[in-house]
Amino acid sequence: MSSSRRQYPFHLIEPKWQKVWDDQHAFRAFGPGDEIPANHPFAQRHKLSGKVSATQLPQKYYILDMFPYPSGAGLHVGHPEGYTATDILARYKRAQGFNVLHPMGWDSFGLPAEQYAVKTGQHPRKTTDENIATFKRQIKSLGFSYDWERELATTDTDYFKWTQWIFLKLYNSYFDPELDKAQPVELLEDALSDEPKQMGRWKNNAYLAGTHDAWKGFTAAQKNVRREIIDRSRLAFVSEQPVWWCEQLGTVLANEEVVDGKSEVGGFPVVRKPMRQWMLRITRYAEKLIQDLDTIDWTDSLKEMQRNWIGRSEGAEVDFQIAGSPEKIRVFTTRPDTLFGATYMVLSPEHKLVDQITTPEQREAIAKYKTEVAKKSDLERTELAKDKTGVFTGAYAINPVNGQKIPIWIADYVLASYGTGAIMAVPAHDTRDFEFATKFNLPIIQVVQPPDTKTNWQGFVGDGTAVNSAGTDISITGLPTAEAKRKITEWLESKGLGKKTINYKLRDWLFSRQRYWGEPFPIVWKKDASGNLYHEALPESALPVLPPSLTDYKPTTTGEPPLARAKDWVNLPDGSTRETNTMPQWAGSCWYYLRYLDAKNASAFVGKDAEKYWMGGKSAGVDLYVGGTEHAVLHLLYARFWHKVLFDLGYVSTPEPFFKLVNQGLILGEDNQKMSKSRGNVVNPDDVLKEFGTDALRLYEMFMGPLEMVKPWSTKGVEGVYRFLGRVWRLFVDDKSETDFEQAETTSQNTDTLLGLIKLDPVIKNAAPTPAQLKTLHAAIKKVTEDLDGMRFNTAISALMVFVNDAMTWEAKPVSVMRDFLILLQPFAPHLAEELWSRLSPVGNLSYQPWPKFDPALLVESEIEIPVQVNGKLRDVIKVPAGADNATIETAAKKSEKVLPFIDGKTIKKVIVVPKKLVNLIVS
RNA sequence: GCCGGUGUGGCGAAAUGGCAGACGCACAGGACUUAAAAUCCUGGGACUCUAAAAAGUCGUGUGGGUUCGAGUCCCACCACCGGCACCA
Repeated sequence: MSSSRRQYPFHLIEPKWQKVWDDQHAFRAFGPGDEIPANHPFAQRHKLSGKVSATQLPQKYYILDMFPYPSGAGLHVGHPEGYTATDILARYKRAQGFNVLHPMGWDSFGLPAEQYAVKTGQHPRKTTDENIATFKRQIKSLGFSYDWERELATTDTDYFKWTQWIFLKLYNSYFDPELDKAQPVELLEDALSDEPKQMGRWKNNAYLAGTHDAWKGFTAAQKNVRREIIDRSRLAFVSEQPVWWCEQLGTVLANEEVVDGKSEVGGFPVVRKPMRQWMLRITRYAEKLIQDLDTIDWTDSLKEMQRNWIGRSEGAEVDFQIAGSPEKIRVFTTRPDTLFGATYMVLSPEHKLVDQITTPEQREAIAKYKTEVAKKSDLERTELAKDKTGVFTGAYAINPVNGQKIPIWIADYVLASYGTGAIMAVPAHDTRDFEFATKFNLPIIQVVQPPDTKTNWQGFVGDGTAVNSAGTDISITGLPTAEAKRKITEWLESKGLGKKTINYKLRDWLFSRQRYWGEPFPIVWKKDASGNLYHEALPESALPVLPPSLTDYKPTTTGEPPLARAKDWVNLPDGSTRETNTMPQWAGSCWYYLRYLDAKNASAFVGKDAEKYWMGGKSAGVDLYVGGTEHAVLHLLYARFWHKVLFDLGYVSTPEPFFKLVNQGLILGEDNQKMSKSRGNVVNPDDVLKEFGTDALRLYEMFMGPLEMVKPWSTKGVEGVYRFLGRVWRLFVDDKSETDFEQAETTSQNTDTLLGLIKLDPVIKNAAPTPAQLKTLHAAIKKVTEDLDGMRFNTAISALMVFVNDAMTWEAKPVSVMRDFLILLQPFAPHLAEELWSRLSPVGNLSYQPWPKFDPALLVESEIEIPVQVNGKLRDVIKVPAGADNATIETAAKKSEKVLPFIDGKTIKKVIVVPKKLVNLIVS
C-alpha cells in the first residue's frame, strides 16, 4: 500500500455514478416490442418512446463477453481485461448512436460447487447463488454498462428448461446428407412407416439404400428395427463405446476435455472404458464447421486451431483383398499416389478382422500383443510413440495396383478410431512406416522422386514425381504428386477398388456426465414387449426436468450417476425410469448469447423478432465476442455446432453465431510468470480498486499493451494512469475548492455535500477556442476514434494523455473543447467523466452524448517539417509552407546549412522528394 | 515434428516502406516545503570527441537480399510463448 495522497475523490464519485446508472436503468437495451420510457436517456437521444418496432430502432450492435464461471475465489484481474475492452466499445458505439446490447450472466453449472457439496453436504445451488452474488457485486463495482435486466444463469430453471428444450430438438433431428442439413426426425418416421404421409423422394427407398451409414445393414422392410434406425440417426444418440472415464472425478469426459491423457480439470488420469453414453453427432457438421470459418472475422490462429481440431484430410479409401480369404481390408490414405510403394499393411490391434485372418502359428503372438496393448493407458501409448512395436498376423493381402502379396501386421501406431483402423504402409514415404519397416526389416521401395535430386528419397514425405509406379493396367510414373493422386483415384473408382474420401479427426461429442450439478436429460427409458430397453423423449410440457434433492452428491466408482440414488425421482408411475446422467457444463454456454436477446421469454427460448433484430443486419450474429483463448476448441466449437443445428431447423436466422471474435491475452504476474496462488503473484482487483479506483483499474488494463498480447502486471503502471486521472481532475477543478473539500472531508461523510464543495476551475469559460486548442482537440478526436475502431486501446489512451498534457498549459479552457474531451474520456473512465460532465453540462447523461467528429481542415498545418537526408542519412529538418511544390522543397533542402557540408563539391545524382514527407539527396 | 504468434531503451510499449523509441513506468536534476509526500518544470538509446555546446558513428533477435530509403517487404536461421501431435 502506498501512503500517497489521493489524486481525486474516486471513492465518492464511483459509487455515486454507479447508483445513478442503476436507478435510471441507464444501460437497458430496448429491442423490438419493448416499451421505452420517455425519460430514459436512450429515448431522449433517439427521440423514441413507447412500444417500438425493429424498423424504428437504430442499428444494433451486439457486444458480448464470455460469461464467467462464478468460482468461490472471486474475480481475478484477467476478468476485467476483456470486460473493460467490451465496455469501452459498448460505450463508444452507444455514443455513435448504435442500439447496443451488452449483457452479462453466469455459467454456473460446474464441478467446484458440486465438490464443495460432496465435502460439506451444502446444496450446490446455495454455493452457486452465493458465488454469483460475490461476482455480481465485484463486476458491478467496476462500472460496466451491462443491461442487468437480461442477466441469466445457466442454473436457473427458467434457463435450463430451454437448454433441455434444445436437447429435445437435437434428439428429434437427424442430418440429411442430401439436403446437407438437419431435419426433424418425423420425416424419417414417415419414410419408414407403412403409410408415409409424405413419400417424396423416399418413394423407392433409394435414399434409404444410400449414404447414411447409421443404416448399414437395415432396410425399411425390417419393421422390427425401425426404431433402431431412427435412434441411430438422431443428432443426440446413445452409444456403447469406449469413452474417457476419470475415476477421481467419477465421470466420463469429452475428447476435448482430455489433455495428455489426463483430465483437463484437476489433471487426473483417465482410462478408456466402454460405457453407454449420450453422444451428439457433431461429426455431421465437420465440413460446415470448417467451411464457414471463411465467413467470419476471427484471428487466423483461432481458425487454425479449429481447423486442426476438426482435422480434415482428403484422400482415398482403397480395398485390399486378403489372400485366400473372401474378406477385404479397407484403408484410408492421403497418398494414393504411393500405392505402388505399399510393401505391407498394418491393422490396429482392435481391428475386427484381426482374429479372423491370423494364422494358427501367429495366434499366440497376436493374442499376447493385443493384451499388452489393452493394458497400456493411452498416455503410455503416446509417450512410447518413438519405439514402434507390432506383430505379423501371418496373413497376406494383394496390392490392387500390381497384384503383389504383402504381409499384414498389427501395430498400436495405427489407431482404431481414425479412418478405417487400417493402413497401407509405404515406408519409403511415411516417417512412421519407415521407422517400423526399418525395425522389422520390411522392404522399402521408392515411388516418389523428390524435386531436389540431392534430397534423400528414403523417408521423403513431400510432393515430387511418381517413379516405379507402373502396373499392367495403370501407370502413373512421371506424374507430379497432385496429378498422380488424381489419376490413380480415378482408376481405383473405375475398377470399384476404392474411392475419393474425406476424413476428419473430429469425433462425436460425448454429451453425458455422471454428475449431480448439471441439466438432467428430458429422457425416460422404457421396455418393449420383449423386454428390451429403449429411450423416449419427454414432451415439451414436462420441461423443465428438475434434478431431485439428494443428501449424498458423491460420484460413484462404478460410473452410475448420483441421480440414480433418488429412487422416487427415477421411477415414474407408468413403470418407466428417468435418464440419470446429466449434461456437461458446456451445454448451457452453447446458446446463452441467444437467451440474452429475449431473456424473460416464457414461451420460447428466444422470440423471433428479437432474434432477427439482434442477430441480423450487416454483420450477422454477435458483432463482437471477446474472451480467453482457452475455449478455442471447446465452447467455441460446440456453440457453433448447436447454432448450425438451430439454423437448419429454422430457429435462428444466421448460420454462424459470432461474427467477430477477439481473444484477450493473458495477464502475467509482476514477475512475468503466470499468476498462481503458489507463486504468490496473484493480483486481486478488489485491492487495486480500493487504492486507485475502478477508472484507474480499467484504464490501466487497457494501457498495458495491445488487448490480445500476453503482458505482465505492474502496480507502478496502475499508479501512472491513476496520476493521469488526477491530472484530468485538476484540469477541471479549482484547487482552492479542493482544499475546502479536504478539510470538510475530515468531518462529513455525505457524498453530495462533499462533492458540492468542489468548484470548476474559473478559467473554464464559454469562450471561442483558439486554433491551437481546436487542433489539439481534433487531433485527439481523430486518434481516439480511429484507435477505437481498430481496438487499439493503449494508443487511444496515450492520445488522451497528449491532449491533457497540452491542455494543462492553457490559460483559458473553452467549455466546448472540454466537453468534447469528456465524451472521448467517457468510455475509458466513465465515472470521472460523468462527474466532470455534470458540472459542465446542465442536462443529459454523458454516456448518451453523440460522439464528436473531427474536422480534417483543422488539422492542416500552414508550415510543415520535412526531414532532409543525404544518401539516406538524416542531416536536417527544414520547414516549408504546407503547399510547397517539389522544386521549392528541393531548393530549400539544398540550401540547408546542415546539409551543405555533405553535398559541397559533390555531384547530386538523384533527388527524391516525397511530398509532405521527406527529401533524400543522393550524392557520389 | 507440424501449425500459429512474438522478439524494439533499465521496464510496459509506439511507429500507412520515409525524423526509431510517441505515451507511460522507473531514474536523475530543479521549483515548492522546516522536511517528506503530493504537485509542477527539465533531462534521459549506446558509443566517440568535447570543459560544455556543436558534431560524428552505431543502433529494432542473427545472417543475407530488394529499395534512393527497411523495425516494417523477401530468403535463411536463432530464441521464447501458445496450440496440435503415431490422425495414415
